Amino acid sequence: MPTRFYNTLHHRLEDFIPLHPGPDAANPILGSQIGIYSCGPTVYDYAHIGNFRAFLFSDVLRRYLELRGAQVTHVMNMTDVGHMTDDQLADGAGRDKLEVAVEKMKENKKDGKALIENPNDPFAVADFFARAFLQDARLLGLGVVADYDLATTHESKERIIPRPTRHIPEFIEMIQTLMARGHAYKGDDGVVYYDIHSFPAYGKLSGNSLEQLSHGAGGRTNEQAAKKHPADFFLWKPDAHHIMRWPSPWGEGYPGWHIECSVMSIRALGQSFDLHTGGEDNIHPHHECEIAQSEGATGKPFVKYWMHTRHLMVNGEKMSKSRGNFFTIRDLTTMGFDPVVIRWGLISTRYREPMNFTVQSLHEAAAAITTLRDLADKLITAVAAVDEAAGDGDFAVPDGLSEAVHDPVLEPADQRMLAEFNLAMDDDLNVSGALAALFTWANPLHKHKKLAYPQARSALQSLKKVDHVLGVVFVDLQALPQDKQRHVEDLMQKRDAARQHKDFAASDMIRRQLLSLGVEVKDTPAGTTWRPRLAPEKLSQ
RNA sequence: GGCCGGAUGCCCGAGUGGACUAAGGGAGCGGAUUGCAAAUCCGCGAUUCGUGGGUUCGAAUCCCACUCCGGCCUCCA
Repeated sequence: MPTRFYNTLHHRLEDFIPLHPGPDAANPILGSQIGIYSCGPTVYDYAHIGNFRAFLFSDVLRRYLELRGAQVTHVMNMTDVGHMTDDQLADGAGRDKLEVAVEKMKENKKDGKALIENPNDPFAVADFFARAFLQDARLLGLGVVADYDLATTHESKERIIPRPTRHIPEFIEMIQTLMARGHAYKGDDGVVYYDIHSFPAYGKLSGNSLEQLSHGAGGRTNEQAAKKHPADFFLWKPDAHHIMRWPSPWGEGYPGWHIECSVMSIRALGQSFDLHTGGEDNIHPHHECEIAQSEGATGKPFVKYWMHTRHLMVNGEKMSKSRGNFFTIRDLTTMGFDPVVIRWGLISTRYREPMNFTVQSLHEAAAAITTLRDLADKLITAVAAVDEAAGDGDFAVPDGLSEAVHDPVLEPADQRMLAEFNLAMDDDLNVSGALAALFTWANPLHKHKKLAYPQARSALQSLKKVDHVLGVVFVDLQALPQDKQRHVEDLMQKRDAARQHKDFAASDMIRRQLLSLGVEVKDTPAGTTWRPRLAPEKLSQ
């Protein structure tokens, strides 16, 4: 059964065969080199869970290909050039989003909530939200950010998470190439436009024809004398007053919305690469324009497989700022959800299904993860005892993301689970199906009070493999703050004392108190332990 | 208007012609265990897959119509 992905370019499921496959034709992913470019965040504000659904999808894709033995180069841009907010005009006559962000920052400063020193500086504002994004992404375990953190030089970091403001001269270079090759022209208004008539495949990705686009039944393409076709999009706009501007052969101004991804992806991955991901809203126009630019400039096929995530809904409604029904990562962690819970909540539905996000779904995620983590603890304990006796302690430490996945001989049940997990993932990343395989496998393991060593070791290894993709079991949870931790330990002592005196009323009261602090208490014959909960106490309805 | 998805138990969500008496998770209920909990274990729950027709020996799965929900059609992940 080959690995199949839905390729937006051809509107169908296709066998995934890397451009640089491994030596085994029957399993071309093993030993292959794969390049993935993911459209990342814009840094004018905190990213919300809808954004992160898309980023996490690309992370699951990347991790799954790694599990299957590919060497993946994953690149994700962080857009720090402001784009327009006004959707009536395609040519940048609206307000710049960074300008809006700057205004907000200034408001905050007036209110005494200064987040940065100089809110007038759009670069500083972008930096601020870029840092916030990286923090959130680390919490959620994005592999691309782990790569970024591991990279030691500015240049290598810039390949992994490039920022457009650092590559403007390269944009200009590509625009010049496009002009030289007859794909771009300078209009009477001085703006440089892409000539979509010069690129017959324009519209292929979204299933639009030029005919439909020119009619603009949605009413949003703008007729403009300077453009040859209403759907021609701008590559460079001279504007001496724009909030962010750079010198160019066409005057001081700023680049178009799409050029950054063409330039930066080619820069990091070459003129042709395997996979390009993004949210469904990117299909048109962003990715359409990227293809036109990239292939127009290089004359080579740009991306082999395009994959797009469906949008996230919240409580059955489209997420939007006006409704106020969106969450940021920090909103949810403040509520008391551990990041692994958020990760699970956002990856456990297949990327191509529309997904409805609810707080309830996070509680469910917490329960599911707890089951797996308990199993992992049990396996580690069973394995550690023997390994320690044998002087072999290599199982205490979880595998790092980039560490190769070993292949010892696994028990048949474990092999079966991995095969079923892979089968589901091979079917266009069917995570729900893969999780079903995992839980079906995990169930009988709970029954054994004590597992025999070889079984435990094999099971542990298998769980680590799937967790390379899931990233929720062998990762550290958020630690309690020091003062809270002391408070908890204090309460635990009091409770122990109460229990020794058989004062169960007091003991139960303290347990409730601990619960509201986000701590779960467990009484066992061996003693009483506590641990932080993955989710806050459920509010009674 | 054009294009594209979706509707499965209380909730989330697999399954896309016969092994479906419909996976898995969550919540619930009864029992074991526990001072009480938690965890774990045992047991219970869709004769049915939005509605109506059709094709077929056989349909959640294919076809047609309808209803509802959502997305894109130059802000957006």
